[in-house]
Amino acid sequence: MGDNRAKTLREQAERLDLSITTVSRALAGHEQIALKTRQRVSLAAREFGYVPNRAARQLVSGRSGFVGLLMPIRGPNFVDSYLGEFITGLGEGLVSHGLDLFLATVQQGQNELEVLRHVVESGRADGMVVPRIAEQDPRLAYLSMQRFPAVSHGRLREPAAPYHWLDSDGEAAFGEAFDLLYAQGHRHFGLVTITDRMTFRHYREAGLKGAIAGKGDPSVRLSVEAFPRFDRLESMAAINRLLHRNDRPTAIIGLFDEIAITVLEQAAKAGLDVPKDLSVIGFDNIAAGAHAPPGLTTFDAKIRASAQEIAHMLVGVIQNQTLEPSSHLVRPDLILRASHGPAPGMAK
Amino acid sequence: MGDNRAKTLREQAERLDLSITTVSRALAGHEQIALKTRQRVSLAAREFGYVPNRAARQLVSGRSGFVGLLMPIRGPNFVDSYLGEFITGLGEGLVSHGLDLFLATVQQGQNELEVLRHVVESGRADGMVVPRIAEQDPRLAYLSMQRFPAVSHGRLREPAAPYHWLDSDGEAAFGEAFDLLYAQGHRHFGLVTITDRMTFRHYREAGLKGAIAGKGDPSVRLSVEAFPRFDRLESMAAINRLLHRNDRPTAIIGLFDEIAITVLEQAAKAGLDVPKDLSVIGFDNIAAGAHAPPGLTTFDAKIRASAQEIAHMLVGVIQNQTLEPSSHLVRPDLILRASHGPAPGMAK
DNA sequence: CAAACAATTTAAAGCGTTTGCAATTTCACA
DNA sequence: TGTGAAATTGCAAACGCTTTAAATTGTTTG
Repeated sequence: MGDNRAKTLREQAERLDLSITTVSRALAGHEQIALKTRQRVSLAAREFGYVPNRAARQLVSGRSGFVGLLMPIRGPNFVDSYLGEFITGLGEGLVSHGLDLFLATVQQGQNELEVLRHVVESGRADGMVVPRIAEQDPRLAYLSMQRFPAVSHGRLREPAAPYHWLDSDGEAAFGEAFDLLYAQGHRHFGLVTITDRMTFRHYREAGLKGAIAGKGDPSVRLSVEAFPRFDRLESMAAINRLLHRNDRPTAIIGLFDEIAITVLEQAAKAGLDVPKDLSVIGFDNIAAGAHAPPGLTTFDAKIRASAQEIAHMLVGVIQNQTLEPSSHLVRPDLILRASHGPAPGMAK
Repeated sequence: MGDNRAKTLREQAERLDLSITTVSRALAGHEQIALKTRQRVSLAAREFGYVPNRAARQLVSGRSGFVGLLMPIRGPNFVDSYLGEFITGLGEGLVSHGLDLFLATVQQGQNELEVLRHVVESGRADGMVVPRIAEQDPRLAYLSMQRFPAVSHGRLREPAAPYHWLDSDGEAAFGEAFDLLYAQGHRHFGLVTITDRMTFRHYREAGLKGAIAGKGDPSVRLSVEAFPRFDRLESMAAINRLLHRNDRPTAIIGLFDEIAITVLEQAAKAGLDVPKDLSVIGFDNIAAGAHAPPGLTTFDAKIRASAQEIAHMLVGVIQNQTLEPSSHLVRPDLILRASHGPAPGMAK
């Protein structure tokens, strides 16, 4: 391939002995350009390796061709286990629409909202994906005020304004976890959760508590321990408080898999046999859960597929602003492994 | 905040009773604008929430403010475990330079090189990060031919042209693994590797074979099994061929952790005790390795830190084209867990 | 055969910045 | 007060594309 590649529309137009306008329209597939011309132009584009300049196109059209993901903040040694899957799914979902994904990274100590504002106002993105929703989340408020296309992964409890979201149904999953364990004779449940006010925490807890209340069995008890997210030491402390009670729960549910796996480890350390002495259930289905003995029973949040769906939703919002606010509740799949079983003292 | 926000430079200039030029220069911090003016302008920018339009800036400057990551292709149900860490590190490294990361996703069945070409020629990125280098990698050849700023994660064996790269020193790590195991009495080694012609495979294998040759002990033997990457069934078959030989190796090294963890699982299934009957060592230090019993001894490839370094390298290349081709070999850290021990029949 | 119409193509005006060069203002000094 | 040089600011031309409105060509019809 020589260096006769066309860099600009003008060059390409001259080569074809057409006007810039015609070439532009032909490439965009406008009906008003004769079919023969359209074919000739796109053939030449391929031949000379002409690719339109994104910046110029964006400047006039106002569209960037990018969708932004506001990267969740994490600790210095902590990577959200779901990030890789989520990004992969988003990319897959967007690529077919000709959109690219870019990551708006929040610098240490910087305000997440500020980053969002910059992205929106600089026109860097046509839409945003906002993960990890907190109870009072100023990001969604800002986006809906700006009427900026956005879809959140996770939802608000009491949205001030309608918005687009997709969330996994933690409420249903935790209800299902209770039913499963209750049927196996468990009556004293432990829940290890976080103190952070994230809405996913609320829904999962509500699912568990709701199922308990719904059962109407007064012999059912729930012991809750919480710790600040990302604080590994505190998480182990919380777990051990639960494990070393005199009236230890026979089943412990972790708010997410990282917690549940730590429960497995601490239980093993305390000489407890899972699932004979203790049942453990998590949520997320991260890879490590399959390897942590005896194999963690958990819920698959279907992150990759959810991200693909989010991408499609967002494309819809971007392309047709009048769309009704839409929402998706994704029912997680129960992944049965070996960390749950009949309550101690129950016949199998 | 009212809606008096300035969208364009012109508005901002009118408000300040200055020319567009002056405001532009003041915001860019040009010395030629009086300090007092500069301060006044940037104060007003903050006050009125003025953020320059990226597209316009890019059009004239030729810079996009984006760095692209060519997303590694993966199977439909497989996500590179390193993706999350890598992206996090890149984002962290770039954000301080005011650059954003965007992901060039390769569509199913699409050519990776074609995507790269589009990105480069549409001006969407100022530089590229190229992970997962294969033996004959047309991507790097293309990039260096175009003199497009790029840094690869991984290196070529025989580069046709100089280029920038960062790689983990798999050669040293696998040599170290051999030394560790040899010192514990192991003489028959198994290596489970892939058939794909990736360069990281070459270096790791060379490290092991080189260490064996260097030792000059004729009693040392190496049995190698290989399978096509991403083929889980074949990987288990390869591992089991090794485990069920009459002369089973006393130590098996996995090309990366996914393999080594599968070795642990298959060994357990075969009734072998790790590390008493068999030592296993991996490479990567993925999260699951810590949980897979008895805890995988492996090497930490320091992905996140490496990605940060790659970001810095790339910024250097972008900002100063005359830089010498640079390279970084990152020495992985040996992570000692419980999957290795003295060879069977050796006194401890 | 001219007029009317449809089909096709084009000229030109931006989009919001940056920047080379020119114009204006300021200021020290004679 | 006048002068030139330094300091400061502004004009106007890109950057490469899309799009409105207008011009050109070709085709049909009275």
